[in-house]
Amino acid sequence: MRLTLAGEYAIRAMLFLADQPTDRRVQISEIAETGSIPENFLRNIVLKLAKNQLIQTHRGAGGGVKLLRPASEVTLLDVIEAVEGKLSLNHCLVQAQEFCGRTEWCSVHLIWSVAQSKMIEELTATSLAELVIANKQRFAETVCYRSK
Amino acid sequence: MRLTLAGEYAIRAMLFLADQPTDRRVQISEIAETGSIPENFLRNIVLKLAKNQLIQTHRGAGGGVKLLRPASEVTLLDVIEAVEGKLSLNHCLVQAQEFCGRTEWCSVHLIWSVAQSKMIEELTATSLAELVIANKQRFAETVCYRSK
DNA sequence: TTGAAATATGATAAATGTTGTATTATTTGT
DNA sequence: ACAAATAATACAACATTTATCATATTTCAA
Repeated sequence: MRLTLAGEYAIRAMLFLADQPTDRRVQISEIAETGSIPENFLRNIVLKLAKNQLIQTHRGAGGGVKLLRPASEVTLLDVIEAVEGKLSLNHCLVQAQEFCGRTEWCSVHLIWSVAQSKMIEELTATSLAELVIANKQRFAETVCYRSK
Repeated sequence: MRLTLAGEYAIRAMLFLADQPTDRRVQISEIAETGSIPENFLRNIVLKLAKNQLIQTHRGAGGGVKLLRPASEVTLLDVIEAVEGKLSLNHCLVQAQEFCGRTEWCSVHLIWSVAQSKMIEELTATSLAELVIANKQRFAETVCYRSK
């Protein structure tokens, strides 16, 4: 139960895009190099991000990608689910076969789904824009600390 | 990001054991049949549960397995982690390479780990014993509903 | 002490999923 | 028309999950 590498790459790419001047088109190769992401793999990921309305792509000379929505309106959950599919539990944990035609029904399932919503809540609480700022502050602090 | 089948099987098996009379030794084959779990696969899972101090195993004639601790003292997290290993995030999501020697440090990582602890909190809140009772009530209600 | 009943251990196979590459379109600006 | 960029797929390598099986080892009891 963990984030895939593809999910990590997607977040890295989106944060990079969130930190660019508005309307700048960035080439996938640039994102790949900056983020240490295998370029061909990133292309597949970018495709999913585009299909999920998270980025805009432009082909041809002068093309590239950029955020579709403002960074303040995109959450980690948006990014993760675009790449990994909806976070959800599929099977009932108690009964293998159906019961009254409802497979999604046992108490374990309930607990699991509560646990999951707590997680989702947290992944939705902060926007990419806020994360970019938070990171800059963190790294600034660190540089300051080191230079003492 | 989801529970493995092995994790589901483990929970099913533990709930079944939690619902048995104290000190009854149950054979793995019985658990497998009741829970619709491939028997040989379940044997591997049982091994992990035993190594993580969740069940007691007894070999030979009259052997079988039973809970080591009371069902009221075992949580879903105990079971899941016994089978799937510790729930934890390994990589920093923003920087591929290290920064100041601390890989576990970016804001995304922070959010992620908060999200995860919320989830863990929930998976720890209820014991197997409580789940068994909750399930019985649920199914009783359902039968009642259907017979109308 | 022998035999049958049960789990322990570990090897291995099959299926699936993740990660990555490559190839061939297709679109776009000049 | 050409070059530059993404789109769309197919595919390969690798890892993980999901099993299965064979061979110990332990245990009880006749």
